[in-house]
Amino acid sequence: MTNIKKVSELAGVSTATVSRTLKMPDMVTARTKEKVMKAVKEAGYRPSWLATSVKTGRTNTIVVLVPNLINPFFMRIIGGIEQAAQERGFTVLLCDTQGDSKRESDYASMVLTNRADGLIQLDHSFPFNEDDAKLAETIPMVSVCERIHSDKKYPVVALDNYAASRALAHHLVSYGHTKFAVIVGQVVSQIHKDRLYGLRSVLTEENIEFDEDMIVGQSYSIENGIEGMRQLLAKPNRPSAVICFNDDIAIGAMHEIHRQGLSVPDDISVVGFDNVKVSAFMNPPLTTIDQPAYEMGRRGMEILSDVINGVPLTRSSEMLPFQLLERQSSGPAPL
Amino acid sequence: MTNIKKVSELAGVSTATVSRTLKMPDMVTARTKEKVMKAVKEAGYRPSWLATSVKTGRTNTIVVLVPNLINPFFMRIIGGIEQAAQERGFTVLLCDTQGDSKRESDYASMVLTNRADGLIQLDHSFPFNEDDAKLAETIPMVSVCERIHSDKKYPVVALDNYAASRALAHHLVSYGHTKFAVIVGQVVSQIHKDRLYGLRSVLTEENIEFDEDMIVGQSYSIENGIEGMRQLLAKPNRPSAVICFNDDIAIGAMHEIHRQGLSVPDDISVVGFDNVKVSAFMNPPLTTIDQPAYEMGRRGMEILSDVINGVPLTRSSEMLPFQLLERQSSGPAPL
DNA sequence: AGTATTATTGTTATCGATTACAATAATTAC
DNA sequence: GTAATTATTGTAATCGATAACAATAATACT
Repeated sequence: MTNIKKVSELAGVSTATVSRTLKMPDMVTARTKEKVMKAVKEAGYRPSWLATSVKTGRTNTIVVLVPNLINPFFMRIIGGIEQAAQERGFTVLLCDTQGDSKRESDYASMVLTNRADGLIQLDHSFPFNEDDAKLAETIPMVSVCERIHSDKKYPVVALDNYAASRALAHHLVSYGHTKFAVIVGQVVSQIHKDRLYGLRSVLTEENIEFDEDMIVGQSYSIENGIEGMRQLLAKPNRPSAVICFNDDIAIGAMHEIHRQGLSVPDDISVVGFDNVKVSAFMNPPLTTIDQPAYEMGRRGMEILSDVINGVPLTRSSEMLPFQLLERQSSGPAPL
Repeated sequence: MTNIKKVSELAGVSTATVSRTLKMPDMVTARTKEKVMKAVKEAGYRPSWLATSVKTGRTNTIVVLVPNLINPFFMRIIGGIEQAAQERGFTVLLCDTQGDSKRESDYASMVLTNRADGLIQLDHSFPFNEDDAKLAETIPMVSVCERIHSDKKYPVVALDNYAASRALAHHLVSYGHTKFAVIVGQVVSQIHKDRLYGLRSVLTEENIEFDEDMIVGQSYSIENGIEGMRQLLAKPNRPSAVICFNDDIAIGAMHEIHRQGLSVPDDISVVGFDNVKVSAFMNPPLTTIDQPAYEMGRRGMEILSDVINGVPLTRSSEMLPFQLLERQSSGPAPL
């Protein structure tokens, strides 16, 4: 190991001088700087990040809790986080929680064990229990992506799922649809409630009846889209418009519709959420809600950085705008 | 901050005893254990990972260099890495390099600065220059995914791209195709050479002429697939079989074919590499090479763990088996 | 019971840096 | 040329743990 002591001996100076040469170069003479730099190069020395962090008490690392790394939508958010992190000198530690609450608290406690300075979660499942809640209060933490339920105390950057859901519903209603169905993802989440509530509110306003039986599904996956669609098509009264709670589900749903020899959108209109990359290149291209994922990630990291640095927050919750992308998977209701 | 000293005072023992209680519980009396645990709970104490790592010289962290986090294929590999890492008590630090060599060496040097114990790269672009090469020799490192060029000194887990490419070519030849085209991804890579060489070898054996003009493309993206297909379709002699060097490219290619009113596979057969999740749910489902991505990640991490722990390697390179998935995007050549 | 042995616990050096403070060297002021 | 001031450098404490070694307490043995 080449440590600072070896370098100091090589350069014939004290360790303090070596440290200063590297961290505050204009505090040393040109002559010593030269000597030290030569020794540094000769020894191939790099200061130990660990040692530095112990001393300074800052790791310049943040943890991101990701429910599912495979999901490209989360990856877009992470792209934004990474960008903002890089600009601020933070390293991002990505943690795939698989929705497992044990893993979540494990990873979250990295902040407590001086492994990271702060935490971003891409849903807000954490904290779950009393212990974690107490833990959570002392941690710099930001939630990105999910609108927050009343009592959470940390800042949130979110999409207005309620409004987005209403936009999709209006879009479909304007095409004359009256027989709606929904394929949902994870049920216990604010996203879920908001989107469902958004749809219901529009249908009520438009005096369209909604059959509770037409809500199926349980996870944000292609397979769930297939299975959900299979269930819907097995029902006596086939829906003409299916709202899927993310694009993966929609992709699965379309696949099943095609498999059964039906057409999108002639027989059934399908819409999704997220604007995943491939959604534009499906056959037909998918109508979906574009979430400003990258931007959400950016803002989340900016806010977390402020929290870590003790900058007071202006507001605790931000809603970013969405956009309805009308493509070819939705069209007029069949007669 | 609640440190070990505070806990030791609270429990009325020495710091050593506290440390031992937590790390080697059967070295202390039941009575002291009780005292210490009470104090730990009362103070909400967690040992600083930083301090522990400085002292022990191990971070139990490994860095993974990922060219592109959005690519779900890499994510599958990472899933395997994470699994094996978890089992061995390692934390995975994911680093998105964006193919940027500066970022690559920055991240790679995390191992030198005691930020991580080892490194896995999902391509083998690193090291690029003399400095990095010297650096690379001292680092526990494994390359996953790409067959390695002769002179690299670290272990590799790879797919046999040559054989896989031959399998695809044979598949298409058996359908009577003679007019081949290729849409490639990143050109400067062993993957690229192996796949192209595999295709050429089959065509030569089968006495099928191959027009060099029919090689287009430059990146592993949907957009590149679209643009590449556009170029191919603009040529006087339209190909009947298009081999795309990953599924994203294939998705883009199919999209462009459909957009121009042609049919897959009636007019043109399209095949890809990777077996990305959505590829099975395209319309039509994509014929592709299934790479054992998860397994590759697993093996890579296993090997790296051995290298870190000083276990001697049995061999320096492993090839994992692939599988040709015949789906509906490939079919008989048109007359 | 008195000694030998083993099991616990405490003291203190250490990991590799940073930094407050002390010491020395270089300027500046007179 | 000497004193006062400032710029550099060195010494040693520190961050929060761990672990070698020493000291003490508890058990075993004759």
